[in-house]
Amino acid sequence: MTEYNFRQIEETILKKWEQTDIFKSCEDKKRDKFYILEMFPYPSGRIHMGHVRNYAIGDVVNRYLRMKGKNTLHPMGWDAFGMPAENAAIKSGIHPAKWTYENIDYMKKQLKRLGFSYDWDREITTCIPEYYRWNQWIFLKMLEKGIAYRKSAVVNWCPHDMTVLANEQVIEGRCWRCDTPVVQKEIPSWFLRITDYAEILLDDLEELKDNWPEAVLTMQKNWIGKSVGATVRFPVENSTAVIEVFTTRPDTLYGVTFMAIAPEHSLSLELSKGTEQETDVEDFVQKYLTMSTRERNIVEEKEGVFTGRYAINPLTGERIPIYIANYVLWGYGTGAIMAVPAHDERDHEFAKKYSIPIKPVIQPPEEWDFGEKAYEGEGVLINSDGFDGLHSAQAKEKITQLLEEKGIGEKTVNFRLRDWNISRQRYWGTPIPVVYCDSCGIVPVPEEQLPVILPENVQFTGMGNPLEKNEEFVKTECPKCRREARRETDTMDTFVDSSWYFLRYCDPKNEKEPFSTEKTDYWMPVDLYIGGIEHAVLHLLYSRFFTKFLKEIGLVNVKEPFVKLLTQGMVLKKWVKIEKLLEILHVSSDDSIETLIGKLTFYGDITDAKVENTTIKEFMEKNHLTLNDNAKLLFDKLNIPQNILREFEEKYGKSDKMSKSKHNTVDPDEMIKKYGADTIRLYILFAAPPHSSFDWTDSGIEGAHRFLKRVWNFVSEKLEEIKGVEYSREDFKKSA
RNA sequence: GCCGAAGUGGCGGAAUUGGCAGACGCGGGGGACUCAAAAUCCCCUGCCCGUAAGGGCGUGCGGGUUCGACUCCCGCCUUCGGCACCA
Repeated sequence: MTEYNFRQIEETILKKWEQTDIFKSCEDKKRDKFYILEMFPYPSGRIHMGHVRNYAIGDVVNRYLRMKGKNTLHPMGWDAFGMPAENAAIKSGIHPAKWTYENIDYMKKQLKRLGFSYDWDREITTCIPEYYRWNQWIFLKMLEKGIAYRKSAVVNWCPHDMTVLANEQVIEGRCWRCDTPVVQKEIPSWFLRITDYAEILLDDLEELKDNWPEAVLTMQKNWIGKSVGATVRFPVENSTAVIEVFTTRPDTLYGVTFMAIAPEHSLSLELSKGTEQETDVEDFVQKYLTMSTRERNIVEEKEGVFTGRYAINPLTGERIPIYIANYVLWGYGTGAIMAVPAHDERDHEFAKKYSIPIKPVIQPPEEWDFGEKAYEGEGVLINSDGFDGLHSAQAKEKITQLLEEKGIGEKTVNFRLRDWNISRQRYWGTPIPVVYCDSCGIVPVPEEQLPVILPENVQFTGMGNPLEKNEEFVKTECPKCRREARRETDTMDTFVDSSWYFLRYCDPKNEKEPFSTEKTDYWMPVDLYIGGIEHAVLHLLYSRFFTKFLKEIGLVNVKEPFVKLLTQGMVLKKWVKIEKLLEILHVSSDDSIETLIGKLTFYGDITDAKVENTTIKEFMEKNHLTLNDNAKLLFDKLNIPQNILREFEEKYGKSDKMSKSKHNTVDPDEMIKKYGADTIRLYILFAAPPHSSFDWTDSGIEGAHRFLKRVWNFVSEKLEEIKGVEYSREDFKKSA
């Protein structure tokens, strides 16, 4: 019997796999293909347990199908552009490229050591010109087809750092880096017209129904947010102005008792000019325009101001007061609403606050107090002239028809989905391949001049976009008139990179086109796509959009990229706050360290512990610890063995996603050293079904390790007996 | 508020189609080996009553369908996740 020496076993077999190129795959028309893909990682530094789980799941499926004779494609790559690399450059002066490539090297070694069955010959790195040139190529195709366009857009802007901030980088209305109050600024940006595809992106979800998780389908549906209704135009009294609104309830048009427009609406200041309300309106609008998006989200109370002006209900001729209200969104519909307090809870709340009449036009099925709340359901119409007695469904149609006949409105479908702003005022991304020329305007870089290479020699000051200050890059020649021109310095959102990488894997070394259609015809669609639920909307929606566009221009022949989607659960780990630990031990932070250590002697050998003559509180202050920190940190400082904490964690701990800030991570490298890759993979696959999350426990991984040892011992014991015994696949099937 | 997912032993979780509930692992108990310990191996381990044979109860709660329900239907409760003034 030999000992289970996982290190030797694993290293020997890894070498063998490497030498024999065992996981290499190529097209073979005679065999059934299966494309299995896991979402590629951002090279953040090291592999974490979430990655290990994601890839272990994909790996086991790939191996199983290969053994069954399928011709599988199982590639891996790097989502290598992005902000962390640039932030590292600003903070510690390391070039983003160096930082990124070093991380890739390290993480690739980790993945190989874990023994995942990838065809590394197909490796993709999105930050190399050989990849991103095709981002630029696709962008040019989109520009040609009118799918890419440039317009002014409102963004979060830090006036100190002179840069655009993502919503996540705005902390309580201030810049995350320099604490300067963030302002809304309008700057020209590049957009992709994903809204052109809203309807088809929604409709084709139907096709994915059986193979995608319900949760993801719903999130996409909500994100696209289709609603069917009508546009209605309300003329403003004594004016040529018209307020256009969108409503899903044209059946309540007779119940409109006021109108409300968003503070950003072009009419908001204009309407009140010359009325007594002028200054009130100015103050109100000013207040809301200077508020950050975040601050505005915090305001819960409905608030508004009367403009002093009236609109005319185009069906009834009634005079309707016009308000400016904080609950009307500028980004949805027309930024103006017809308000029906009797049948909309929000309008009801506002009407009550400002004593606006409430006029019921739908008969509720039961006794109803309209002073108390709105009836939002459908029903039979009342107080609606010729439409009385009709049910909402019919009334919607009839009233919309009347609006169309009179030319004061029409049936409208509205989507929540916005066009995709891909402009980033950042260095570490794909340069947008256009040139600005004083005489020719916006000029696309000709295809044969691609790629527009991201220059290496730039300064990272954290102020503005480093590309803008690189004269060599900016100054160029207009492709049309040959006169001096300036290059676009915006780079692309990194979601562009990941919107088509699964196609590039089919043909990763192609130098003439993004990929050959012949190859994607063989491999696409991806049969099984595995990744985290956090990509439920953006990445998966963008990939679907890109696939549809590329199909339209004849590059691929599938309309959906991913047949089956598996969203794997998270790897959690229980942890105990210092506060909780003290509570369990019945120790107060005013007690001495000695008392704490005394209590802990019941839980194991702590003879090496560091005893200090202070209170727990003082000790914690000295070591910059708070009651909310992980008790693990306190144990480290006191030199108490970690395994003593285990009992507290497993019994009293709170499960949370592994994260550095909570110090509840488990490092895959350490686990490999201690137990080997097979143990980790077995444990992860065994602990829970792939879609549900699970708590990582030390005892669990030890159990998995013992199991492997037992298997090894059993086989090595019987090895002598089975030596020389011949068997065939058929025998094996029979005995099974 | 709306949408989605899930509730099974002391714990993580099995039971893919309505057919032996609790696989496997952790923990616990007992034993073997050992001077002893660790490691390893074997047996037991849902709860209650009973010395035992045996019996009763059990998949969040309350109903229903069925020869048969963790699984299907109706109504509730709880937890977690997503979206959130979308007119």
